[in-house]
Amino acid sequence: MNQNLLEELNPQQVAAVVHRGPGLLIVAGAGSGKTKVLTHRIAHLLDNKEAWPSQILAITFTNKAANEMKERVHALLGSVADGMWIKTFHSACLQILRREAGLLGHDSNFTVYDTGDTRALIKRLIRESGSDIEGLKPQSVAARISNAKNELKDSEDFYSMIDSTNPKDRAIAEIFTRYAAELRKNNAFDFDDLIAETVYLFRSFPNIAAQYQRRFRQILVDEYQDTNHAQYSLIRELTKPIADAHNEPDPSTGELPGPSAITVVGDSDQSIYAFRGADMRNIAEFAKDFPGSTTILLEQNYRSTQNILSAANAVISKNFDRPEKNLWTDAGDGEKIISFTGIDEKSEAAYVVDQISELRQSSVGYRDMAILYRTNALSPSLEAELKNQRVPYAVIGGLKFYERKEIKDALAYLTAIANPRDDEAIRRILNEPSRGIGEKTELKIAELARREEISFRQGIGRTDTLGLGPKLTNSLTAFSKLLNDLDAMAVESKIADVLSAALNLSGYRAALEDSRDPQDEARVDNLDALIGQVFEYQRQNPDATIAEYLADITLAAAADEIDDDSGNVSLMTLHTAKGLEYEVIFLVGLEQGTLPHLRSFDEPGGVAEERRLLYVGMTRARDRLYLTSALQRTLFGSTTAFLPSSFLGDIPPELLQTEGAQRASSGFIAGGFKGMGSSTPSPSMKPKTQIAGAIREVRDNSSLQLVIGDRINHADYGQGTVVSTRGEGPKQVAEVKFDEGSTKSLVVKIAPIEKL
DNA sequence: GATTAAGTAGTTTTT
DNA sequence: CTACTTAATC
Repeated sequence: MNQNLLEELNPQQVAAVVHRGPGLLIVAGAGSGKTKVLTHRIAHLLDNKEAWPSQILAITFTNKAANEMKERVHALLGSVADGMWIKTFHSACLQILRREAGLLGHDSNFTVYDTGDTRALIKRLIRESGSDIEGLKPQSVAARISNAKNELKDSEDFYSMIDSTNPKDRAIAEIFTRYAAELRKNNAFDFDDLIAETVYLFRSFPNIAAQYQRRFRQILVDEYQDTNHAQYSLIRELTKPIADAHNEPDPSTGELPGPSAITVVGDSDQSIYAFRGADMRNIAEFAKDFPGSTTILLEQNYRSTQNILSAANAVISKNFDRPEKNLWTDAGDGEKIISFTGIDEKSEAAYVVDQISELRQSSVGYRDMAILYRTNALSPSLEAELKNQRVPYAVIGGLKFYERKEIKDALAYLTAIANPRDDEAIRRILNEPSRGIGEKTELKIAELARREEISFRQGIGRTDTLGLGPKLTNSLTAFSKLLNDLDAMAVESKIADVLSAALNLSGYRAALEDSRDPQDEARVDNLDALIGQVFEYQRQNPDATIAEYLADITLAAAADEIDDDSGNVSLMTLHTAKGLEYEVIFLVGLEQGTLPHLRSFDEPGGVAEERRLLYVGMTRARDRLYLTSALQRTLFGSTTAFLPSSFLGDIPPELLQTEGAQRASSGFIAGGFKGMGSSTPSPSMKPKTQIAGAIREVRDNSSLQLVIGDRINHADYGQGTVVSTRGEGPKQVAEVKFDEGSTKSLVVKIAPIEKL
């Protein structure tokens, strides 16, 4: 058994599996087999009886990664491995907090607020504090609070950090305080609390900390480069020497256990979560943080071809201040990387889907191809074209099922039952479906609850003291009774039945069914789908409580949705793609302002992070990599010209095969699409006719140069005046104010315009 | 208090 | 462009 675990591993991997000591940093380049090393290391520890499964804590960033790791350890050792904790940071903390909630003033059935819940609550607090006149936006306030929590700063710390002469900052601090109080009152934690409150718990209760320190002898952390300060602190707490007062000798050896061993795996080149507080210093300073630790480098890549790797290395090596790495492969050069430039997002999409269809013909499965983009806003044009050509696809992430209104409403019913202290949940469903209870009444109840120091839910039961008319009183009494009935039912019934009853007895389902809004029909279907999902969940987790179910779905990540056995092309953001790999990767939208994103330009280190993002995207590809861009793009209703991403220029030209509009400087129609048209005969005529259509619009404008004040005529927008120009020759872009009122940026060479 | 209409503002990445 | 807020009317 022992030998098997080390077979098929290279020397560095073997070293990483067998090394023993207080600390181990595995610097794992993209595709270097880090999951293999982690799983084999765990298996090796168990197999040698150096640790019991219950002594292992392995932390990943997504449930998908955790499940994969569990399965792979299971495949190596069988069910021996089942008692391990292989979880995400958030779910590990969730489980600890469920057990210890009482120490923090919470009940164990607390609610976990997702971003939407948090934003809704903060929005209310902004309104109530009158700070909306300060122009405070819920999102930005939520971000400030979240950043503070990720730094383990509470509202008091926040007060001392801000510029107290700045009224906006003072208002945010005020809201922070009230937000924290609301969470406590509602028996709720937000995402950031799960980590921060666990750290706080360990620091305040050394006996509790010691309990977990004694239990988890081996701690392993994946994607260590993406840990933020709170997560780092959590790891620190768990690996501290155990306080003598709370330590106990190990029953088998009779010795007092020392600090737990820590293993982290990461790659600073793949750090892409700075906006969430991730701090690369955690990995850079690991050796200093954990004295006596060892560093092992995994540099052999088993995923990609040499061309892909060379291109990715060329891109990432432009980042200064990074530890030099030398990722290599013996897989051979492989295909060249294809760089395609489309006229606009439609021709880009047509090209991508054309290629997908062609690859499918040469027996690449749809499931082995993925389209990656910087922002979710880039997916619609691709989806349209995929539909057009009948290519099955799945968008991962984006507007999530659980974020739909009807789903959030339905879950709010469950939340109200699971956690009666959660005022936010009750308020959400108070008038959903319509019960004639409006803002005024809600305020009255809230006021009563505050005065009497009771929950909103209890306030509803006290209609006698509210001085309302008979209609409202009846309405509230009925609502209160409904909640009580559901409470009673929840004791005995299955979650799906409780949910079903909530939707039926409340009239929520009926209201949607009676609605004449055609969208509501789909909403009813969604509710049925939800009930089905709950049913399935409970089949797999027979003992789960409502509160546990709710927390599980709030903590579900986008990547968790991926169904590997579906025959779908996957579409997702670069962030979601981290940790995944595909045979063919299409990386779209490689334009200045999209990748690197506009917003990164004025953030310190922003562009470097964008570069890492591209690096992550490129290294997802095993065999083929397409980098595509568009000369102009219609986003949010307006069309703008884009320059190609500056990152593209960092790839050595000999690794690239360039196709599309950009090559056309010598003659667009003659040469430009020839490669594409002839070398990729598409099974469907659709995209080609579309592109032909686009070409037909193109005038021979190669020699046309516009100056400010020129009058032009545009095929779509009519006559207009040039108000500014930038760039020269074939790359000239003119901003034109049309007589109809709109202003557009046009690439002169290809725009359907003529000079008047 | 509900429903509809008109207006406005915002648009990165996510556990 | 759309999602969301505000304003106006029933």
